[in-house]
Amino acid sequence: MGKEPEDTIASRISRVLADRIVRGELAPGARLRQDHIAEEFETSHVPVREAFRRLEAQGLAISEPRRGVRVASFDLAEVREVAEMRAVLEVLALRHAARHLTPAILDAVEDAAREGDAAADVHGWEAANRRFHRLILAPCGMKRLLASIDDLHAASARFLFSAWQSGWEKRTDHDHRAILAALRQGKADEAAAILQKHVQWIGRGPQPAKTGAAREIFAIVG
Amino acid sequence: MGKEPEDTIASRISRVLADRIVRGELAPGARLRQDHIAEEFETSHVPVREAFRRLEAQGLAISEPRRGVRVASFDLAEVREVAEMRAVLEVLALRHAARHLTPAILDAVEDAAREGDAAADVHGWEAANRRFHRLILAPCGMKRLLASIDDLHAASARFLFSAWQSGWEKRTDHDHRAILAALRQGKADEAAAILQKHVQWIGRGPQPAKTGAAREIFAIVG
DNA sequence: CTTCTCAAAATTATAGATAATTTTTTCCGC
DNA sequence: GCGGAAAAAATTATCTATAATTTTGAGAAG
Repeated sequence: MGKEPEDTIASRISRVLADRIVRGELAPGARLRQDHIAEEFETSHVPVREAFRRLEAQGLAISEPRRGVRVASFDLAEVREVAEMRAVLEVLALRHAARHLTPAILDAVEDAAREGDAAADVHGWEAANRRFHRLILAPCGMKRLLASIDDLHAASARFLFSAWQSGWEKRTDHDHRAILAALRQGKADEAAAILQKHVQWIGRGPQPAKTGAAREIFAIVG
Repeated sequence: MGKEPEDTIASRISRVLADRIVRGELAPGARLRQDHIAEEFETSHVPVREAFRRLEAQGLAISEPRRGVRVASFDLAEVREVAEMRAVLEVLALRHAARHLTPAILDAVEDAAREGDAAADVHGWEAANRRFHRLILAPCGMKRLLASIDDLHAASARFLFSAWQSGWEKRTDHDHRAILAALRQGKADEAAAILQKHVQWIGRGPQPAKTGAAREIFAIVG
């Protein structure tokens, strides 16, 4: 034991780069130079190029032939787009997942909700939030749908971290509580209705020190 | 002039392979051997591997580390899944596109509808159908959403070609006509409601000569 | 001081070569 | 003949090398 499935180098690189992009360590528009990345990961650039293709498909990077790969930019319109896609897809997933939710799962969901409310910083909150959503949706068992939702959550997280680089404050997420309560009572439609609105709630982050462009301070907070 | 944008070799390979998978020339489970494909396209296998990553993201192929890439399999559950994802995403796109539809676009939509009804074989119908849907949805201007819908259309086409390898018969698509009529009258909600049902209509293909597994003869026909 | 041109440097994209793993085949014992 | 171990072949994944393109920068002309 201890021997992990040990997937390919390309997938490891793509995971690490995706994480950096989502966390904002790599800024929108930043160039991703294959040789430099290859050197960092102590590999050749062949797996790096494969990782790029993955990031491209996730919408985290943009590749221009012969001109390299850059971190994808985004604007308020895309934040809205992602929010609306999440709304319809997560509702669809929940409709199917509802009948497969067990008390044990709902207990774990409650844990995630509590953890989110108690989170001291935006990263902690995001992790708990993602866990909450995944727990209630995964039982739908629709792999393609769940993969799409995962990609949208990565985009959401990026918007969120971009808006709240600091200045996070604890708050009780009443939507999460209401969704959980509805699910416990078997009211799937009610839960779905709350979820649909919840995911489309777009918040305004704290004003940055420098009065930067206003387009970067909005994010999905659901 | 005459000088095409000339994208990368990898993207050309991924397009050709995607087309073969969709048309059923490459059967589910078939192995995609990088060296053979590289030889066919007269390149090395590096761009081939990049193309694989793209096909994987589209859900057309599955890669197992060290064990190669295979054409993805599918079953009735996935046909339903794709139909439902298309339903919610296309409705979302149409809601946004509606206000941007011009009479000129609607004329082109009517052309596509006519072409679909007149199509003599399943490939002709699929091309016209795809054009119909793209024409009414593209004006939403949401790139991420449209890209997801395109991938789902590729999956749909695959299911369709798998079910109707032959035995296609002309028929007037009343849903398309009703959607068009509603859009001409500015009744976006009505058009969206029809579209939502339309896309989820799953038809049963003609029984193949050999009584094969029943799971392969169902497909989305909208 | 600006901006244009051209050369040098950096970078991307692909080819060719190598190591490691998996699959297939062969062949031996039962 | 049937299973199964061992060798051979095929295949994947990666690295190194090369060609082609783009970006950068220096220097000259205006």
